[in-house]
Amino acid sequence: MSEQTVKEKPASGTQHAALTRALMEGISSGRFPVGSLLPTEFELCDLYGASRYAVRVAINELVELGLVSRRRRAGTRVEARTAPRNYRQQLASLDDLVQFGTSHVRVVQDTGEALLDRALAEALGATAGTRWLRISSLRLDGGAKAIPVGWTDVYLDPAYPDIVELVRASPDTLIVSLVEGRHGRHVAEIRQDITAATVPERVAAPLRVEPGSPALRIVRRYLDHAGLAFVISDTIHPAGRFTASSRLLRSRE
Amino acid sequence: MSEQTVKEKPASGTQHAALTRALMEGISSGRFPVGSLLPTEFELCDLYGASRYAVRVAINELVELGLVSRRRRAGTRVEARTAPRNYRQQLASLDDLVQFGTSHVRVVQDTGEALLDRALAEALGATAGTRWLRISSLRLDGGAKAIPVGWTDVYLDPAYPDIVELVRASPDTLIVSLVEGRHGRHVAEIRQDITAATVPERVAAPLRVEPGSPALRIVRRYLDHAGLAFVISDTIHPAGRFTASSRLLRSRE
DNA sequence: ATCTTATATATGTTCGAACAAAACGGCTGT
DNA sequence: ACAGCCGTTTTGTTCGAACATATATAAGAT
Repeated sequence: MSEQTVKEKPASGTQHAALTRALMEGISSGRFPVGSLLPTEFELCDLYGASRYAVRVAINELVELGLVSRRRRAGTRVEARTAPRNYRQQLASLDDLVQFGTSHVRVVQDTGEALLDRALAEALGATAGTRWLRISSLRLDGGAKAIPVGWTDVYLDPAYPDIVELVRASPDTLIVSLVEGRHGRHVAEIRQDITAATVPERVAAPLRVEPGSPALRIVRRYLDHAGLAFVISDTIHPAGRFTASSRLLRSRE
Repeated sequence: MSEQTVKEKPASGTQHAALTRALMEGISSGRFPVGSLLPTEFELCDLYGASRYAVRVAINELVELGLVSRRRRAGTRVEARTAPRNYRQQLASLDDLVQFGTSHVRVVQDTGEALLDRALAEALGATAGTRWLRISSLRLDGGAKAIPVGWTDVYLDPAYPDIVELVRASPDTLIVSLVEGRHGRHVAEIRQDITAATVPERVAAPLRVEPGSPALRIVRRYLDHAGLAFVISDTIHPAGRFTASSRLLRSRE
């Protein structure tokens, strides 16, 4: 019985891809139930008339998909019937997060210290009473005389006063990138909150809108490895000047 | 010279992992400049005294990281000096996208057909003049008498009139999930645009706010495999009632 | 000079083989 | 009865070899 090697045509793609599909089918159909062990690699070689290499590549695919897990000597265990359908957001780099269409330039308007009152602290997700360095700037889109896209207050860990000078010198680099490059404190996570708001009086004139007109408020907290925020940005975009777009792709097809 | 095989201790992990690191170092140091071609697989075998298998696995790693690209006969091209630091959004499932804190319920207010005028078509990213099924509903958060969180107009491919009835019956399932389950048309991609807006007169009363007060407008287009939108949702959230939150984690540490 | 064809070459796929490492299970000695 | 040792089994790593496939380049034909 085991002599007649089933020479199945791959039909599409590579051989181990076909084997992957065959195993996935076996799992989803329940022929290999969740919790059970898959046949050993050598058994699969006989079963499908493939080399161990092909079997191995195929099983590695399943591991990637989270369908099975492997342990030496113990074998390959079926973990899930189907691959979880996850969505992932496409963001090539940190700078893509700030999706100012073509070019965006920061023009620093004001810098100083900030002592967070309760309202601001709550909006920023920080603790009231803490002290930060503040860098306020206008966001310009493209050409020189363009209407500003938004107003940003960046709150910076007071341990990095040198960054403030650096920010003026490089108007098109993310502030958090400057901290990363200069002080080696890396961003492990970004939390972003988008809410509806009105344009505060303080920034209405530079943004050339009426105070109280509708706006988008985007608060981003940049957390380090320990979960501590060391940069927080608070941006006001008057209505019609900015759209926060995101694409979510299904990860496994 | 080529006789003495350099038996370098892997030092950590597997051999091809060490090779990967060696190549990454060579790229980031500029010894293999961006745009140039890496030595061929066989040359690398000689260079590092490794088998083609090890070289191949190592290069595959680099391809995964986006550092190099490969083309038959053309060779392996260095694409980037450092691995782009990607951020990925954590979204376990489709329903996580709609992050209504604890529980969110949809109460259908009105259904009908919609012929998109130019303004609406542009806002939705659809073509003007096309006809859709419209399902308008209030979003309620938690308890019975709670203030509505938002108003949603869902535009549905007219091929699925049966969904309209289904929607009334299951107030806590995403409409797009209903289409997926019933008609097998799966979501491959979601595009989301968040803008600042004002509450339109039409929905001001049910939302219990003044017309023209600031609001968050979220348009989501659900695309199938071919890139065709078959469901579009358009939601208005009065200020203070909803926050669009997202977490971005660094993918490669 | 331009288009077509042939060839060399680099990557892509697949196999067989061997040894390493971990872990389950049984054996043995106190 | 229990602890520790040891062999067997299964996955993990690595090698060498061969053939397939695409394609850049050179050679040839129009």
